[in-house]
Amino acid sequence: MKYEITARGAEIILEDAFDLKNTFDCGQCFRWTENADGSYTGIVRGRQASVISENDKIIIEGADSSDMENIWKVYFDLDNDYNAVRKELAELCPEVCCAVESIDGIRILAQEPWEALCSFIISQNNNIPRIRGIVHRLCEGFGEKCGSGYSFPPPEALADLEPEDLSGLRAGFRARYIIDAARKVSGGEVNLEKMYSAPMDECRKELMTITGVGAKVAECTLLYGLHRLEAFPIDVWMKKALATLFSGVSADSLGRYAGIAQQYIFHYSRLNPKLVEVNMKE
DNA sequence: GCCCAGGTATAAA
DNA sequence: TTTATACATGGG
Repeated sequence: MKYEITARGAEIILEDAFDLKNTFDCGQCFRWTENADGSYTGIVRGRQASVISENDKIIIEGADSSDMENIWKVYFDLDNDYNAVRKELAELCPEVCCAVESIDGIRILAQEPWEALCSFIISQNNNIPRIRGIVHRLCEGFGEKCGSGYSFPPPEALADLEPEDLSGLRAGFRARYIIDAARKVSGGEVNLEKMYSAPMDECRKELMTITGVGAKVAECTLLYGLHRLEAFPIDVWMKKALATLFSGVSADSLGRYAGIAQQYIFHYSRLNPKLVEVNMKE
């Protein structure tokens, strides 16, 4: 991946595909919002940016080379060749070809571990628009002012609160889960940093000591927050997809990029609900 | 009003 | 160990 710094910001020249809409709206993140001109604005690691796609370039407005090296190169997984990944997946597991080939340019974002954990705790038994609303109110209420928005509040900012203090979020029964997670992470009982490299089963087990974190949230945290691309979250949509369009497909059959395949399967099944509903009558 | 949402805790079988 | 139900809230 190459990029150059211009008056507008960082202009990225990619060999592989990067579709902003599919990447930001595929259900992996909840804090990027689309602007009228088709650009997206978000806040990562306390830095706000707007991103727009023009011709064969992705432009991160206002970013300098230090931002690129410290934040965006990692966050957008720019040095991973997604065309090669998708080719590998299609060869390894032909059943997923339709999903991997018909959806363009989803990249798995390397979100902050705590933000991913917290976001997917909120996601349980919830719908995406409402998840976005709760996360937004969490940042507004407890994060730091950052550009035109707010940064994601660190666990330390929540650890001393009580669930009732989060009533303004309207997160319902998840409020106490958020507080428990904040306490365990800020207190070191759950060490997210080590999970970049620790054995997956050890990470799963440790994450699930948090009240409100089950197999699904643990897997999402590992995939989206720790960028463990072999993680394989299974939610209601994935269950439907695996039971119909992709029967026989599993994390094992997808190998080291199971998480990327999963995102394509997930988005594909949501974009084609009627395809999935066929045979779901039972 | 009704059904359901990127699930999990809890109790019961 | 597996299965059933409640859970807070609000989008569609």
